Amino acid sequence: MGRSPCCEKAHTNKGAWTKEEDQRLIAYIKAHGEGCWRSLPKAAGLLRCGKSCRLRWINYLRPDLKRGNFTEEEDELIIKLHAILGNKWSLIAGRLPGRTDNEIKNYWNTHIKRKLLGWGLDPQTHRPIGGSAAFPVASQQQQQQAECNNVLLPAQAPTFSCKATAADSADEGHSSGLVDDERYDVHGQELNLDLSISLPHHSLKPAIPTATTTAAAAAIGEESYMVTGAAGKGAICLCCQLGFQNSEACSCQAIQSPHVLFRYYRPEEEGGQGV
DNA sequence: AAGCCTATCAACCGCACACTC
DNA sequence: GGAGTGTGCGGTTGATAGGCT
Repeated sequence: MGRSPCCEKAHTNKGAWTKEEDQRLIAYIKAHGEGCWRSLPKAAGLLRCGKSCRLRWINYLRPDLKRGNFTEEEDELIIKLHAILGNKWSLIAGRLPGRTDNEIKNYWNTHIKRKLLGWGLDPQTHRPIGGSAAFPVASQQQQQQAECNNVLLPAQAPTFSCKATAADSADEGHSSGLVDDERYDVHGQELNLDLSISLPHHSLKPAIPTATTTAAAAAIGEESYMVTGAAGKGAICLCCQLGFQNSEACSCQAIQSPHVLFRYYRPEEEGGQGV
């Protein structure tokens, strides 16, 4: 006959939390730890639904939360992770210490979405809207900084790509539905729509894992990222760079593409090679 | 000053998944 | 294997603050 409701709605408060409720929740979790959300409200003397308590704690009361504005680095990381993971806010949040999925989701919807639209990119697929891109021009200083950090800026002929089959995509809703080798010409330069993030073609420095690349790789767990240098020479599996040379995900020899600096590799059981 | 509009973000809701019995 | 339960996730809503006319 269906499941019982998570709480007795008639006797629970809704809406904004009061200071007193916050204090009760904090005190209870400090004393007993997280978990058992269903029984927590009663035990803590709160007239709230367990889910509501959990949400309040995770999104607002947790001591390790980082409040305040998102930094440029966080912006970039969110965009990159979203290109890989889609609307998997909790996974994205897992790579941004001190940030919550709800916070990132809100930030995406209010800021980044608009930013991408301004760049002429579809926020869902990260593809150019209408087949032509209108990337903003990054300042020389921004570009230099980005090159130092191996971060892609829009003006840098993005090999900014989103190839994804339904099976490949982190979630089907995010699938761009592109076919293999579908590419876009942006400002006279080839835009590879593979689901990967890379440095521009002209940047021939050996790639060094940055916080962003590392996080992006870690974001997909066991699957490995490839980081290659100039024209495909010196391909380095990110696993190796991270010190996981012997892990199953390590696949250093597998990639030689001159167009890809680091890209998403699928585990062997899913069909093996890069996408 | 008042009314309207927009942006922001905390919170809610419904669903899905994992686990237990 | 199926039902029940707990928990987590993502989409959406609603309250509120701030800006504009």
